[in-house]
Amino acid sequence: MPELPDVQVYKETLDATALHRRIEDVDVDADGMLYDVTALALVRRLKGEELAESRRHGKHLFVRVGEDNGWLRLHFGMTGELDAWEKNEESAGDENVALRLDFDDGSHLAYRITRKFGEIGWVDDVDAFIEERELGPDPLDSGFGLREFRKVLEGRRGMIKTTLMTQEILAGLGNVYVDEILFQVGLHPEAATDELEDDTVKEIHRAMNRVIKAAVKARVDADEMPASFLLPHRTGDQHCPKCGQKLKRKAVGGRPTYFCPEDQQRER
DNA sequence: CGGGCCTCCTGGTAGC
DNA sequence: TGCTACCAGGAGGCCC
Repeated sequence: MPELPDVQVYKETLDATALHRRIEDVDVDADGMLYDVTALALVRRLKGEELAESRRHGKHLFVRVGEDNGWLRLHFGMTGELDAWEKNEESAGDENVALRLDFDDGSHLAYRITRKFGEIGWVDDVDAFIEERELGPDPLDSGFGLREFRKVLEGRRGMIKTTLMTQEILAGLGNVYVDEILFQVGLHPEAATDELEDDTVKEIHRAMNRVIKAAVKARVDADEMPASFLLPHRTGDQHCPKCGQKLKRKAVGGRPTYFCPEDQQRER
């Protein structure tokens, strides 16, 4: 699930509920998901500290711990989620909790994940990490406009779906939201990136911003998204919200891809 | 560089 | 009802 919009919602949740509270206790159960830090070191670095601020880049969420102790890094894989609850609230469950912070005001923050493809890491320098990972720019970065979008697509010879999903090219989009963007533009997911017309690139860029914003606004709840979106129809009726035709499902770049055979014939 | 395939892990579900 | 096979919103590695 967790693509850019999901992680953005997690960030907003964290910012609204977990900053500037003293961490009283830490529970780590993250075998195989720890990067550049051991469970023991993680507890030591978090306990007694406060979360000072957060940053998101693509699908990664970074949380600065204390004054200059470094950043906790969370990547949610396919099934990770971040959940916060106050003292008088119920937790959504304690299954699959890989990391839980208990604050001294009785509130909690938990990272849950079932298929353990996520990452819990520690970085001293967020920008250095982004560079090491060779992550592309984030679509929501200030300064990332149409000009920059054209630039990252330059010289890419693959299929547009694959291009947009490659984190080294553009950081944040995944399988579902790329399908949504291409649907809104009426473009075939296998269209060749290097053959797209300038206007098409412009449309993709616009749709990308529109889709991300709408998804975040809907708190990534498909039921809260515009009825014209493809997303709510991936599961369930699987019919095109525009023309009513049965959606086509096909592996593109190895990922299950939903698109409308009627409305997404455009190749350029 | 790009495409296709495999693998990591685990739970849900379609289909028998 | 019970079991199995397959699949899934990520990503890295390998081979061609």
